Amino acid sequence: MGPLPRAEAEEYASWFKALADATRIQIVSLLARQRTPMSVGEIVNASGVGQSTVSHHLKILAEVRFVLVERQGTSSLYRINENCVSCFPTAADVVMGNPVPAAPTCE
Amino acid sequence: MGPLPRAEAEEYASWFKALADATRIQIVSLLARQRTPMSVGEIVNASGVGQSTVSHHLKILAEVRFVLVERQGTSSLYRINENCVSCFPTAADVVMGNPVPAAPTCE
DNA sequence: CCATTTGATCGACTATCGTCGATTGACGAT
DNA sequence: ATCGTCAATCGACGATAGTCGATCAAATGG
Repeated sequence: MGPLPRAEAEEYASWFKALADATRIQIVSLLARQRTPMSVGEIVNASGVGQSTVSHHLKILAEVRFVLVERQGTSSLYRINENCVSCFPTAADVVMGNPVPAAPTCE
Repeated sequence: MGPLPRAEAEEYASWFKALADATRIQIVSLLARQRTPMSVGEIVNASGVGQSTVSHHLKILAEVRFVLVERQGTSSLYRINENCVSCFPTAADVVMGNPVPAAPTCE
């Protein structure tokens, strides 16, 4: 009964790290409630931090695939990744030692 | 349909931040599988990093109450907080916009 | 072609993090 | 009292993070 394999632990850590900031949590839950895509400008208005900061956070969230991006004209539309909506809580269960139905493969 | 309140977002962020490191993930899942308390020395042997580093991580995990500590003679016994085992995945659901049965109050 | 708008990127600054080795402090055994 | 053992703390180091303002790049509209 050893620890989680290092590679798996690093994978999960990268997911939790993406949510280890209050601003990013707000962005994710905003996109999760509003299932429709949002532009950067809309997210800036709703989040209360500067535009470059929002872009920075969106990039981090997109790198772990929590959000997906699609360019539309001059603006970028971000939306929640539906796969991660169900996949991420499963990871939380794995770390906390809860029994999980299937392998926690995301995407 | 605004974002999560800032205070709530910061609370969740502090939980995710506690797991935003591969070594801490290994420690938590180790304690979660092995439901019995473990000494620092045992965790050091299982984790592959130095003793002071393990103590540092355990302190962080104890501050958010993911683990509980009890001194026994000259050693400290750490164990998983059973409340967080069920509570933390619920927080993951909240952020991801999943419907949750009850309020995610932990402890 | 030029002006605007939108968002990405850059550079800088401060703050925090993960790790280590060394020290300290508390306890138990001799 | 002294010596080990165990774990917490300290000090330091390099690395990374969050934020901002400014600049850049691409697409649109006149």
